[in-house]
Amino acid sequence: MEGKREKWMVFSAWPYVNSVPHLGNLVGSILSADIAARYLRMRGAEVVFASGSDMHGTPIEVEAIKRGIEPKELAERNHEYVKKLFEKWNISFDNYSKTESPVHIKFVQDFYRKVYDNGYIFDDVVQMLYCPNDKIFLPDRFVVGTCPYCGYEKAHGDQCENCGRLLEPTLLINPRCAICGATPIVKTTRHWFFDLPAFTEKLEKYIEGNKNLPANARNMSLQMVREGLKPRSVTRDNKWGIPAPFPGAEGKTIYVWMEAVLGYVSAVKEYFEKRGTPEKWREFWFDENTKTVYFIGKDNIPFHVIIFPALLMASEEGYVLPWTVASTEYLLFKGLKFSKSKRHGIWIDEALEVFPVDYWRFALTALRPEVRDTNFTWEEFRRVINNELNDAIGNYVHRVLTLAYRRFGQVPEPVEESREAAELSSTISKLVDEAGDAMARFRFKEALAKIVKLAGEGNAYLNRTKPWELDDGAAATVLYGALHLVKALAITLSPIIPGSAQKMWEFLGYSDSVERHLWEEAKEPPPPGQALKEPKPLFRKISEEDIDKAIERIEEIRRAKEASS
RNA sequence: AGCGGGGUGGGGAAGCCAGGUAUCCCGCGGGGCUCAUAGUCCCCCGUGGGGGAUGAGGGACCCCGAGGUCGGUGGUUCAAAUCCACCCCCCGCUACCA
Repeated sequence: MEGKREKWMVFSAWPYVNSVPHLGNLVGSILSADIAARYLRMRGAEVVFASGSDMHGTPIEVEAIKRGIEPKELAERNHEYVKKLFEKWNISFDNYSKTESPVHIKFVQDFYRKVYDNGYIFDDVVQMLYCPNDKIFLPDRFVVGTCPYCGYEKAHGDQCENCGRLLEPTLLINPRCAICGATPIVKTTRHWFFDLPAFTEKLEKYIEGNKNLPANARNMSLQMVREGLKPRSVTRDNKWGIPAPFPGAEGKTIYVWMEAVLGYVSAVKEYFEKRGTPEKWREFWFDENTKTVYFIGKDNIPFHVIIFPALLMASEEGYVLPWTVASTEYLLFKGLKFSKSKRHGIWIDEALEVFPVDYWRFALTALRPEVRDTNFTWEEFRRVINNELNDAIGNYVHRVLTLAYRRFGQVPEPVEESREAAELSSTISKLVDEAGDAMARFRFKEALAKIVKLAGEGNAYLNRTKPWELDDGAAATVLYGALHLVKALAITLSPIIPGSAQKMWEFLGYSDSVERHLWEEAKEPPPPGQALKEPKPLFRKISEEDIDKAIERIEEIRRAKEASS
């Protein structure tokens, strides 16, 4: 660690709280970010892990209108619900904020005033569709009509879901407002734009020079920059949002995308304010050595690699640009995309009603769509939990602890040289390094595979050495090595299944928190003489009936929800 | 259409960037072992758990084995799953939905 601690900011995309995230949303962004943050802390880095709820925008406004309540009330209610869920998922946010946070609102307004003063904002008049009945301007998505190409009657203004063609709302035959069905009219309005093209050269240099970006993100973004950037509108005519601070822009709000990304900064600022060191955020954001990683869906790579860096540049204040972005492919549910409207998939609140959080964290990591779309099925879930979590890891930990606890009651002192034990020790070091290396590259699935392999090595070691047949001295030596491996499992599993790792840690006789230890300590055996605690099985097998019950239970929850809303 | 990702034994994944041994998990066949969370029996609170007993052997664990022209065709090379070209499938993105 060469004297000075590394500084890291770990971010995940801000969930839009119009709905509860599903497992597909969680796996690539928030859960991945959490594992990264936990790992980096265990590497001794100084980490700030932040995210928050994205609360503004048309969908929430519309939903609130439908229910006859204020958008703020709906957004706050959803925010609280989602925030509690992340706590249940054991997400170790240093700060989980929201775009309605006063710190965020003030920051956004100050920020855009600065960008305006620097000359990167201009205004222009545009024509947009407007619903005279709901009295709001309609985003493309909120206009439906008949597709001019295929005749599909429920095509949206941006794209026809039936034939897949990209559309303009004005191309639709018989256009209607998606909210009330009235015929929209074309209306003139003034909007403020961010001069993105002004940053073409700087962006190209930044993207080309940033070798940490994944190849796909670099290529895609470079391509887009070279094809030519267009100005981005910053304002909207929505009521629900952050008031635009530009002269003459009274009544306009900042477009959600363009303000929510600034949450990455404001949430760190807010975090240090809460801790009573309100200036410390600058040490992170204005230090070019701070590393930042953004866990996002692959669909918004351009936003994080082009628009967000350009905004930071436009402030001319020296913010550290993204060090890397990390995205995954999609998690499919039974072969199809998760779909809110079709209720196809599993949502993060339902999941915890049917199985413990660590089962989910483990299975989602094991099935993480690292290089290609991955299919989630209940059969796979059951297989992963039974074979890997329970049989390989859980059973190993339990058999070692039981053997050692019954015979010695403490971590035994090794009394003789043992070739087997020495080999095990070097195997542990090797796999701990390999798992750490994969973690550092944010390849968590790969890291987990190494850890499962570690447990397999432990099981093989016990089968070879048969400590139950040995006298006390020889058994002590063998079990000492086996307990070392349990310690290594507790440490390396801590970022993935923190709760269960902590239990392993306590069975080993430790009374502090495993996550406060360093990754490297996995290579050191536990201290001889430390009293062990009586072990209890950590996991249970899942039967086919358990799965059937879980599916039924989820159905029940959905029926209850629908009935109440 | 353009761009990006992918097509590897029955299923699921790694390897490809830095060519030379095709690896892992499930499933399948055979074997070893009996320390531990299957099973069976009994008891307790209750409908999901808690405690106890049992086992020459079933689950777990470990070992061995069967199974693949690595999407197709052509090229480069002493050598290609890996590099190049073309083609065929699948998925995603294409910036005012968040």
